Amino acid sequence: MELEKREPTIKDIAQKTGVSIATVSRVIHGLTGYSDKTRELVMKAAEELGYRPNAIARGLVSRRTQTIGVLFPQVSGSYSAELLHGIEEAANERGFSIIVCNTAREGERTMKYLRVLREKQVDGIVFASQFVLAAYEQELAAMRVPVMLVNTLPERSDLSYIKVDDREASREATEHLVRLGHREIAMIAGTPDDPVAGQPRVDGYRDALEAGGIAYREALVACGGFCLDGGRRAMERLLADAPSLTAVFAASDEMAAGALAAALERGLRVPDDLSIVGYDDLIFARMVHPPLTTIRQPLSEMGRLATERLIARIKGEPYSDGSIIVAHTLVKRDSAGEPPSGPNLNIND
Amino acid sequence: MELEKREPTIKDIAQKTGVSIATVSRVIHGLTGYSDKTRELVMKAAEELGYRPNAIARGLVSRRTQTIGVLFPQVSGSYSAELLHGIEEAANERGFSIIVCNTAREGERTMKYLRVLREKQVDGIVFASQFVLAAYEQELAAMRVPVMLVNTLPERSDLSYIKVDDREASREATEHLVRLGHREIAMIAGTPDDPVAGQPRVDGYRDALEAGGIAYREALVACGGFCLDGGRRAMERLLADAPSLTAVFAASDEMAAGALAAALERGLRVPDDLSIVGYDDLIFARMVHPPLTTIRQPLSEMGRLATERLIARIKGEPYSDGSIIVAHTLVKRDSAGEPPSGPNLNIND
DNA sequence: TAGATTAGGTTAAACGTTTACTCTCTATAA
DNA sequence: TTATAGAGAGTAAACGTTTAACCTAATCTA
Repeated sequence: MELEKREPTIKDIAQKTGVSIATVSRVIHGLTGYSDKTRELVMKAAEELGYRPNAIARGLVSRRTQTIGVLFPQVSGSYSAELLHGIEEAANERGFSIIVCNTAREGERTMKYLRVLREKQVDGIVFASQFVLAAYEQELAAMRVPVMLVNTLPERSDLSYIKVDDREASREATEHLVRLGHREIAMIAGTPDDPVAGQPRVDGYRDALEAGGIAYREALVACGGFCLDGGRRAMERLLADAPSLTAVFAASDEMAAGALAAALERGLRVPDDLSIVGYDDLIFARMVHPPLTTIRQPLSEMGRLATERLIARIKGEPYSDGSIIVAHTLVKRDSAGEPPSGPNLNIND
Repeated sequence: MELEKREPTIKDIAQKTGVSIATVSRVIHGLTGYSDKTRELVMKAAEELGYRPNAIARGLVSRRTQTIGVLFPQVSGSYSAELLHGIEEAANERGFSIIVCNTAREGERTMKYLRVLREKQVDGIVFASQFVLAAYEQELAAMRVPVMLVNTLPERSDLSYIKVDDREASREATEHLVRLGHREIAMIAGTPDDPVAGQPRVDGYRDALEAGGIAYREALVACGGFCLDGGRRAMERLLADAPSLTAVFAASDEMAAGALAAALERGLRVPDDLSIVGYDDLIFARMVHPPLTTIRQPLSEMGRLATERLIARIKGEPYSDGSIIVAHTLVKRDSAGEPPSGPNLNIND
């Protein structure tokens, strides 16, 4: 009935059973150095007192917290949610907890979080979808813990990463459109200054165009900032500037959904009048109508893989470092088809 | 060039400057009890050594970790992502970190996480969208930290919660359909055994029906398990069993999106042939076509509010406990309209 | 000028563990 | 019999902080 002030500690167990705290610690950890009788005694006392080890105290001496820090540029949204799902699962299976940080794409906030994670003595870091500036690298280096990058690259150092080949994936997406017979293919890029999800995807788009003998035209690439409304606005602008276009490749599903909405509102039929292909294959790619043809990156698996690798490195397991390029796939649904006039057959040279 | 083995501690600073560690600690915390000269000296040494306080050690003595645990039944998906967004932001602003746990709706896993959070000495808990069983309550009580429930209720105890009024919200959603003139209104429920997001929503649906003089028919409520494919299948079944229905209320946007896809595939026009209203107002409610009429719960704000309250309670601020019912709103978009034959005018008492 | 106060410190005890040493038995081997 | 090895413990130091208690000299007050 009397409510206790403190959580019970091994000291309390020691006192109650008359053994030393060292012995209590050993039985709790299943080490050697005690009789069956003492074990029984200690276990019983621990149970009765409702003892739970204090991970903070343990962490202080072991210098391990069984915790990893995860940084995202944005936490709402399916993209991060899917990544997080994989990360959380892999961590949990291995007895690690995750501290999640939303950097909101802000440098100052990112630095602040890195400092907090360092102070909290995390055992490792997963850094996702945000270019790793030299300043971050420096802070990361100071932490002396393993780091795993997901869908991003470091500015200078040689941090390990796991990502898809953005340029190649974009090339395939665009190539799909070219093969269907499209000649006027626009692109809705994210943020072109982004050195990892920006320029490379534009490059891939360009590669496919050129391979198909289609001239790359600056006017056909609009910028959507990786968000729904950005995609919508970009589509509207594109439609206004180049009414003859028959297809568009959006560098994210969210922008593709925006583009789709804009097209539908204009009374265009998709894919009959306009084909759209997206990028990411988030859950809602199957929810919109028509379902999006898109580039699938296995986000949840990537989060899982990154975390597995990270933890292997934390544990010092051999062969656990190095980067990985994971396979993407083009998933064909209903948002991309042949151009309105049927496949364009006059392939000039 | 030589790589240091250890992170510098206040001891190193003390040694380097010739003062005691107590003084170093005070300088770092901006307390009183030292001259300007020593302050300069200490600060300079700290800077040079690249000193960062060790939050684990600090936590051990202060018994505060500046960390809160967050439990979700599912981490992928927009619902959790939006909630998490608000939680993270509020926590961050107040100097707290969050450990996120995916309970996967499994009791054993939930218990395991509660134990881990207890061992890690979190200062508080946000428990979201999962009914709080007595076993959880017991574990939570043993932790002796503030707990905030989001969109859920406790089985027995008097934990504080923040949620919308599910029954009333469902009633309004259904009422909207009734007002539009629909008489044959089906419902896609989530998991009816769920005492918080299940039965109450069915009750609200029933309330609206009865208020409109429409008989509640068991056959018109199907179960979609709160997921996309569940919504799709439920819609298919409903369409097969009751082809004359003109509207459906789905207890989540995800199920509504599934229902929409199923309807569209059958060649039904939405809202001309079939009206759909959802629940949640997740981001993709605006992405699908037509955009969903739905019940909006301000998830991000709810997460924020819950966390603000929680932290106020952690700090022992007065008047910070108690539960909150937050306002929902019916947002009218394009997925619900008048029934095919025009508004049904023969309103029989 | 005695006494009190204050500025500017130091010492040492916590916080709850883990773990390297040490110690004392008892059983065994030579 | 005597080393000697192990089993079954206990002691104490460490982990990096915070903080209460104490100390000393200088300054102020009456």
